[in-house]
Amino acid sequence: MVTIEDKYFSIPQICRSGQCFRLDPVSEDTYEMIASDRYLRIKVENQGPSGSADDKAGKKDDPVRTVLYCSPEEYESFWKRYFDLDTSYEDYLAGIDPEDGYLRTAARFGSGIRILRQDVWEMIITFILSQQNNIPRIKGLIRAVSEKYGQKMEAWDGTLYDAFPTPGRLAEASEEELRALKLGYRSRYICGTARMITNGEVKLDELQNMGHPEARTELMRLPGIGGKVADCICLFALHQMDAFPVDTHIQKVLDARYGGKFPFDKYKGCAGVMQQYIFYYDLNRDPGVH
DNA sequence: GCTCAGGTGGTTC
DNA sequence: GAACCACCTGAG
Repeated sequence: MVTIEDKYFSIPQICRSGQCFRLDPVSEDTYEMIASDRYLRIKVENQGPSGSADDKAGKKDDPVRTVLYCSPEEYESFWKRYFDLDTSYEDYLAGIDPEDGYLRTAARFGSGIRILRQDVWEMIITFILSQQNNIPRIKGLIRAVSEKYGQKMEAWDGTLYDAFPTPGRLAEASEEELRALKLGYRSRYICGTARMITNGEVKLDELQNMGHPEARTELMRLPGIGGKVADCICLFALHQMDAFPVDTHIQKVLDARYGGKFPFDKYKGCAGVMQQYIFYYDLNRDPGVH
């Protein structure tokens, strides 16, 4: 077990930030997460009031405490980096334009969010499935695909779960099989993408060494991946903090608050975090308050 | 029935 | 290069 006390690390907020779809509450204060072929149970204590699932639960002055049910070795070698716990998010908040009241409020509201370092392949499939879809349904589709094509796994505590399918396994699936899982027209994209990756037309490990514009262009060679999905993969898997995915929610805010365009010049190297603060605030704050 | 949900790709002008 | 439209599905 590893205990983390950090004001700027909130699992409930990350859960609702829309960057990962295999992190779910299993009880009042416990979450479970599947990342590629790993499983992690998480307990949250003293979650601060702002933006948490239950505002009454946390006392404001208590430190936010998160318990990860893994060995210190696994934490050091994997989860620490995965949750980006080496980075100071306080610095990101401090870098926000003092004149920008909206962004400051949004950032305070979602200050426990971190940009995870998720698996590239998993994010490619996940965000192809995300198009014209809502979050509960995206989660259902990922669960169905993992159940059918992923390795059956057992966690240290006996919990059974399905690993995310490998490219090779998904490349063997037919479009008809995927349609049967209700993936719809995205089935063709998944087949094509899985094949281009297994036959080496697009090399996942080379993406890691590319800059943002280059990686974005390379990802867009895959069927079903346009600019928005490519930016999601760049941000949530490759940790390219200049990626700023613009979806319908973000566009709405940009139109209402920024004359249609985000001030990227002020946020070099952290625009992606700002995107997450805006997205989370727009979706989770009390609606009707402007 | 109709619209909408975290879009992409193809066609058209 | 902007403006259409088809595309699966399920919920409200």
